[in-house]
Amino acid sequence: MNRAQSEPKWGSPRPEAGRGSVQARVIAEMRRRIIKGDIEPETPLSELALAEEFGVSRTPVREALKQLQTEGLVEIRPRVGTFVTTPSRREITELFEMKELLEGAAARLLAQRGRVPEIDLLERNLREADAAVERDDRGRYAELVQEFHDLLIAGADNSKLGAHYRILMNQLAYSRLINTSLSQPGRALQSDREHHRVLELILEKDGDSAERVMREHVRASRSALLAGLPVNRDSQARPVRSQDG
Amino acid sequence: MNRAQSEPKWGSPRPEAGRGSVQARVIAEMRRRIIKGDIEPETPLSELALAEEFGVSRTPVREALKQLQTEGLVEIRPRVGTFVTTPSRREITELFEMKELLEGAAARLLAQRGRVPEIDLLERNLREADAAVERDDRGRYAELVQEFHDLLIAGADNSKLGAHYRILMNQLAYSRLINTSLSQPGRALQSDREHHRVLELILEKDGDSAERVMREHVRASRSALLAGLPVNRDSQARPVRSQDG
DNA sequence: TATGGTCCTGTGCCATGCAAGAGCGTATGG
DNA sequence: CCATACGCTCTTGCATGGCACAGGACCATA
Repeated sequence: MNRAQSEPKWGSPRPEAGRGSVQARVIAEMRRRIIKGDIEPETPLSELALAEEFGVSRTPVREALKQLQTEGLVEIRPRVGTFVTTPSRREITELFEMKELLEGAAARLLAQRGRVPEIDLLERNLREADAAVERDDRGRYAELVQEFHDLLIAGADNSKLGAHYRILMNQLAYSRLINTSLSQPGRALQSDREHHRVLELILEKDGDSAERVMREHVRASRSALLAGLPVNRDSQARPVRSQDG
Repeated sequence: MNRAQSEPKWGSPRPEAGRGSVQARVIAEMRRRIIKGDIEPETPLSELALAEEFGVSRTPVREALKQLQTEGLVEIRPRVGTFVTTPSRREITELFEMKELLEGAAARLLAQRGRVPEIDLLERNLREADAAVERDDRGRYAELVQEFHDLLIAGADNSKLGAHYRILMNQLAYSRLINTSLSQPGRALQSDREHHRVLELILEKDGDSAERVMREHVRASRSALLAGLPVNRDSQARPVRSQDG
């Protein structure tokens, strides 16, 4: 395993992710896998194995895992190993509390901003979403829901809010959960209506109501999700690593 | 610079921070320095220099800086150097928006929880704060203000909220700013009164009002701060590094 | 059989060496 | 005098190797 340059090694098709530093690629790829759920939560994640797989040395892999730890996606148990974290029941509750908080605030902020480009995109999103619901295209609707929420956050025009929101959603692996939520009968239609109501209030510049309705929407979404979760798979409550200050 | 073990090297008094891994010590110490403001914002942090100062190799220093980057405290410019970040005017606004959001939510959540131990601590905190204001002890009052807000967050009983809040306050270097805010004439007394009002509403379990008043308090604090800031030291607007997803 | 100690293997942690990019001073040509 | 290009130095990025510790398997013993 020498110079990655002189030994390309992945002759296999690797269309994307060629740019940037080595560890940036590793971080992005690992994050993608974890969020997508490709990695079993209990069998992890050896620096050496990952290094060999990516054709790099252990150093960038190690730094990548360290960053993913601070993002809350993996847990590094010293001298033992690195494992993907699965949020406990309680953490899921906490994460949804935060989701409700941030998305509600985003709705309020967007309402205060007046007509910005994100508004147009949201309107277009809802038109497409209506069509998807109409033809019962659940997969497409899930994508549009994600886009709706992302547009809302982007429209808040607060980069800090956006950054924290992204970390939150990654920890929740929300892109997986949303399908569970939408599998509840009638949930898609109701969700679509709630989205419409929120956007209406935003257009009316009624920030207070927009926030309130948005928060109710998040709670409804959470209920639908929990109702659809398979069992009470209660993850172990890891000790919270104090981060000092 | 060999085995740290075989070459103790720090015969000099190093009373604290002996436990934990090397990089944990480096992270904690660097974070402390940055927040305390010991480091000039433009002087580069050289891995090598820090490694020598701490008596360790570059590797743990490097990983520590990487973590501090994800916390938003430093910026690593590839192949150039590492620098402590100073939030731009806009970022300060955004951070205060988030602070208002999180502390308001914490007040609401705490109000909903009923009588928990943090309530007692808050009451004791306010008694001490009254005394500090009475004798015009601004230094002690600043500490108590910080404790008040920390207790509020802790009382919300949401570890995710606490974690995000901590990152936020570190980015703001709030422990420095608070002194500026309190240097405004009459601000300490007013701040103390606002704290009392918030706790009253919490005791009445009036979550809505507690959140509202708390948010107003944060805004007032922000105004007092901005009024006391020296000049319009507008930091360079760094390009936001996209974190992908 | 149950139990205690010991060794072995795997892991992350740290030190170090090499190479490439960025920035800057300087020399050189106009 | 000015502009440009060269090269030097300093920086981080990555690779590699040694080390210490955790955890479990194994064996000896009661």
